[in-house]
Amino acid sequence: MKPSTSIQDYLKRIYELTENGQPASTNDLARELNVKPASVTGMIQKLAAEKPALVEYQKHQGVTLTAAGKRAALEVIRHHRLIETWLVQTLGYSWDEVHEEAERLEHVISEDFERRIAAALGHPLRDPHGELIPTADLKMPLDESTPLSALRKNQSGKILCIKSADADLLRHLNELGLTPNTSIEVVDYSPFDHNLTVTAGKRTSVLGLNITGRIFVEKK
Amino acid sequence: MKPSTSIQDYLKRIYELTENGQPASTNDLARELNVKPASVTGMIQKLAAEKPALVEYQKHQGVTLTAAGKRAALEVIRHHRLIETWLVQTLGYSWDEVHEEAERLEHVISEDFERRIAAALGHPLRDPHGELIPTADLKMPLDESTPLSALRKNQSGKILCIKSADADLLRHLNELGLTPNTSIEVVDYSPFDHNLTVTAGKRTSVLGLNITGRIFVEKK
DNA sequence: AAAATGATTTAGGTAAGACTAAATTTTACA
DNA sequence: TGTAAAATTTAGTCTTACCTAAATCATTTT
Repeated sequence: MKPSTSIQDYLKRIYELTENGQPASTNDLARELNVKPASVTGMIQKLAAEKPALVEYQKHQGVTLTAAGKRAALEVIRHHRLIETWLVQTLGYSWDEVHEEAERLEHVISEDFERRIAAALGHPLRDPHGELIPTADLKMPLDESTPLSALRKNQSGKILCIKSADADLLRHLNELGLTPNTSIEVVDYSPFDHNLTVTAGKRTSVLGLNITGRIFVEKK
Repeated sequence: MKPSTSIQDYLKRIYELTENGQPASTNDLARELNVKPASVTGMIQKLAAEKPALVEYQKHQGVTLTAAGKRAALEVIRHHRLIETWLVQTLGYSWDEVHEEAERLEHVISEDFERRIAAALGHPLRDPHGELIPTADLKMPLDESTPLSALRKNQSGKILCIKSADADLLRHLNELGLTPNTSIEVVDYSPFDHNLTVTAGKRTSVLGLNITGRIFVEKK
């Protein structure tokens, strides 16, 4: 049976937090889900007890997803990213505005609806932030992008993805012209603070690691 | 604060059941909401105790909506009907398929989303079933339609609205060519059983009261 | 008018999913 | 290595919205 909205949210966050290969901690999950750590422990124990289990869990060791949990998470993520893409393409939302709306819609659309928007959009590979969209058979495509922070003076690339859910930051980047699909060139690198000076379009900006670590590019 | 999904459902059903001017009974509400009568009593008492109260309620006398309750109900109904219209126009759903999807989406869309689809659709007056869409300031437009059951031999009209949530019935009518905006003529009337023989497009059908009472037309 | 029937309400219970406070485990560091 | 701090878990509550069973009210029939 279809997991509840709460469970879908837990699975999605666990997926995101474990993308680095490490189990997700109770604390980190609590912060991401805007919930107290004690509530996370309770829910995790429940998810581990489902059959089939949705998470792998050892007390005090953090959680990871089982195959079943991963499938459920990718389903939600696919919904989220398709919906964002669709809102931008058909309702004129800008890419920094769609997150909240998608966050609610992702839990209530049918599989039929998912198929229809995927088809209407031509089965897109990335959402408006540049995030990869899981395929219909729930595989996450390979990510061939590089963090902007890895580029040095005179290297250039095309922005593929902005990884952040911080609306203020996204709006700021939008104003700087740093949006997915924009070509970008590093004109200076400061080895002290790792700041990059980059030009995108006609604009030049100096960016710290907190930003260059969230922008992912295809190296030219 | 925004009412819960359950409360929105209760208010919507109370609105529908009181359109005839009569208070809604516990039993009828329970049937419409797929819930036991005891649960309805509990919820109604809660809604009457809210401040401001959302319903008017006297034990054993049924419920009606207060002004605040009516506003909340019309908000949900507006969402529902705009969403149905939008699914049909932009995703190729047919008018007999959209109800379930709208039933879930209506509770989670933002006011911004509502405004965007209303604008994208050109602020439509009726949804794909022909139901009137409450205006942005939450007034229900006047209904100038007549039930098909009131027409007699040689009278004709245009179908404005099909009032039913029964998917099988809707599909059946769709197959008979009895859809909103279709012109229709009564070629025979049986005074015994009130059956009407009507032609719509090239097709002729004999319809009982259970159907002619649910089809609303603009008399020519 | 009393009894039977049906509708409604009351009382008490359950499941989800959150919370607080207290107990425990792990980690860090002096 | 012992202790303090941080992270985590346990235990016990709360709210929402449903349920069943039993009691009460209203209506119809006799």
